[in-house]
Amino acid sequence: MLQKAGRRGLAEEAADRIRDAIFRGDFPPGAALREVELAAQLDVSRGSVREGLAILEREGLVQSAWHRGTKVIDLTTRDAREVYSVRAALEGLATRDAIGRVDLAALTRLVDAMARGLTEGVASEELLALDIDFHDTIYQATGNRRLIEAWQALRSQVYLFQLTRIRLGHNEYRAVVVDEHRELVTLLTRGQADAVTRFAEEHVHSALRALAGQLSR
Amino acid sequence: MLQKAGRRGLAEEAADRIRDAIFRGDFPPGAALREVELAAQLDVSRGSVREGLAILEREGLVQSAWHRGTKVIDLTTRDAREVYSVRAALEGLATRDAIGRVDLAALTRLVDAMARGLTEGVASEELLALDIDFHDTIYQATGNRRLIEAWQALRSQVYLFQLTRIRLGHNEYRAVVVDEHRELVTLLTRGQADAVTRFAEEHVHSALRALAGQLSR
DNA sequence: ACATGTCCGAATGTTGACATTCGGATGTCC
DNA sequence: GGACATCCGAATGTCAACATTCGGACATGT
Repeated sequence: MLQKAGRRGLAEEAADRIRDAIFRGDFPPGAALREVELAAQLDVSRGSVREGLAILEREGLVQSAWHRGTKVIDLTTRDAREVYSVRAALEGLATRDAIGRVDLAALTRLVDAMARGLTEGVASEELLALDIDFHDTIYQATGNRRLIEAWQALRSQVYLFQLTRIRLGHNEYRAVVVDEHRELVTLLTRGQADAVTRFAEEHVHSALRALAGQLSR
Repeated sequence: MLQKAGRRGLAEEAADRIRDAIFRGDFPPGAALREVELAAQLDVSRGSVREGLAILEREGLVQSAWHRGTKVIDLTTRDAREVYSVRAALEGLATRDAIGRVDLAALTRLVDAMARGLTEGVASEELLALDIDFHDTIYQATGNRRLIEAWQALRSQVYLFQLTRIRLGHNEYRAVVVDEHRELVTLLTRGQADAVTRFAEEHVHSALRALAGQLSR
């Protein structure tokens, strides 16, 4: 079973580059993303950049206003609460629907990779990538396109929040990643819908609590 | 307290026109939306139409593929299940968060208007508009921008599904609209979080069940 | 009949030039 | 000094021409 290749246009390419630049810290939260500037750097026309920025806006990574340009989103605690409360609702639905469909072996592999990385002392950024992969796998398993799209509209924001959480130096993320995801796999294996749903929601809420104290405002 | 005026560009204008045309039935599900054709009819450039279609894609009303154009979405039962299961999760969250914040008087006015319309025999389309207004009010009351955006990504699709449900002639929609929304207001007034959440979810699921039997495939 | 190869028209993707809008700097009046 | 009007540069919004891609029609060979 092959994954569809799907050729991409310049707009998606541009979106990828700009997204990476934001994650890399080149454009900190609140920074302006000027179309001409980006077009020159990426060597594409402004139109393509414009469409790329529209894609990032769908992901909630940037916001734009009429004749006022596009900026990287801010990271207030209010934004965090918004993102994580919606995410909790989605995560509960996704995890429940994934029962019996998700590839448990793949999830186990990801958790094992986390555990290995943890003892070997890899950067938290890499653990975070595995973390996101883990949840992607669950969403994909549901086969619900709308659910996946709703998750994608939050995904980049979650990533950005967790990145700052990591970069602010709090290492307590490393303490819980493995255990919580391992527990999720166990519950998914047992297949008790209510317990899985509740734990998935709690998993998200606890991440918010850990984050909330560290943000401005 | 005034609503911000917010000048709009041609893209949003175009999106509005096209959306209306779809709801009006000018472009039935599956129909192709050709950029040149629309640009000529709306008397704007293709670029603006393109952006307008991108907005509609965010709302899930249309789908586009690379070099293959944009089409109105299909209405399979699978799509209905997807939309309504995500909606149920959002609706549960929104209704719970709206407790104590939502303008109960406004909701009551809307339900009364439905009841009046029902006895006076207005078209189901108008009841549907009030129905959507009702839920918009709840989402707005939460003040959660991400939640509102997630709802907007489903809103037009819900509208389209309900429209076809109405147009296929089943009048059982009229039988339950008023009662279910009246009950929602009652529960919101009491403010019991769990009961409200459960009922809001059930409200959505029952709409799906009523719809499911009437769609192709 | 079936599969494969090749054209060609139609539609979308991309681009650079032109028009419009914003918001701060400056100037003016009271 | 503060409120208001007026400019101006920088950035975005809009447009129409050019480039690329798709997928069906037709042809060809098996």
